[in-house]
Amino acid sequence: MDCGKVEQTLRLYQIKPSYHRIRIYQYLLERRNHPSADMIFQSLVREIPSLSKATVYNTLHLLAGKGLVRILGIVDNEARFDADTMLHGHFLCTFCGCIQDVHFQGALNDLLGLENCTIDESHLYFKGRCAVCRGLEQPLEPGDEAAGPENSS
Amino acid sequence: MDCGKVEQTLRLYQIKPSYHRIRIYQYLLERRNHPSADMIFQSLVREIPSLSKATVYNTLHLLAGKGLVRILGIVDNEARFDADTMLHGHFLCTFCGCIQDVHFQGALNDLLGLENCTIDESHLYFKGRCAVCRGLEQPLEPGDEAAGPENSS
DNA sequence: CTCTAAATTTAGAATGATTCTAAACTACTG
DNA sequence: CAGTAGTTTAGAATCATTCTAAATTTAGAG
Repeated sequence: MDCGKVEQTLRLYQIKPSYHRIRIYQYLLERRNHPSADMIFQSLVREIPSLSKATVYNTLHLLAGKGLVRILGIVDNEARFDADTMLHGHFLCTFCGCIQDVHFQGALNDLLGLENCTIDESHLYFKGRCAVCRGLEQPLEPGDEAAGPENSS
Repeated sequence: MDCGKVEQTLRLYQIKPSYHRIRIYQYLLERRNHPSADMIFQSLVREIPSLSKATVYNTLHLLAGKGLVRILGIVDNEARFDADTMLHGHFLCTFCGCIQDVHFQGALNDLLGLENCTIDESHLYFKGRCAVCRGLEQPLEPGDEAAGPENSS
């Protein structure tokens, strides 16, 4: 991903493109692995030793506030971040922890109970066992691995 | 809600109906306000002074594990609990913090990406501003109030 | 009714993601 | 070069949740 292009996008969204912001947003754009703040920090701090975790949080919230990043609440104890802001859902494998994009067709009609509400965000989450954990597929994208199993039942 | 009926349901789901478990599940059944663990604790500890917060967590996870309760990940920093296990979504008002049930018709077809996965749970969340906060409805159900605003922008 | 083992509950400590704070640093402006 | 606003930093603080080991309660056997 071209660094200049990332910079341009940030500017377009009224975000001053500091070095750290570029690197963090670039990480999200290149590795579409729905990382946690800590995963981003651990990966970038190797190249930017002075990087602070607070900067990662600050930047992620800034990006989210401007609509460049979506915050996923699919994992229990930590937020995950996604630079893909197009409408789509997510699947969490509760065995290996991987998160996959879910695209769908069709629509939900007549959302009963929301007649007079404004909707700013929608989230669609699925949880279960992924194809690899079921032994039906070979692991393909090494960037999408998770730290470890969360569920051993 | 009849206490004996609650007891029966617990037994049906292979949960030994101790006093605390009955009270906690009864709370969830009566007050359909999607409470946090702390809200349940604060409410019940007034009548059961010896109640421990660990018991609330233990019981909620037990109920969730048996399928009697759903854990909602709609709020950022805390889990919410719902005794209604029928398929439905939820709406969070980011201004007053209230959570409303969302029922819908229609279906999502062709969940691309999940072809070889098993799905154990699905969650549909919306966030926005509720009818009351928009001034279009009068507050109706006092049991569904939240602690305070989470968003003042 | 008493004893015993298992299950349940408890208080408080520990954990860990996130937020806060105040200071240090950087980049522009004049 | 000084001033100001914006950015970054380390480390402390917060807070929901989990863990731990002990205390208590329950159920069943004798």
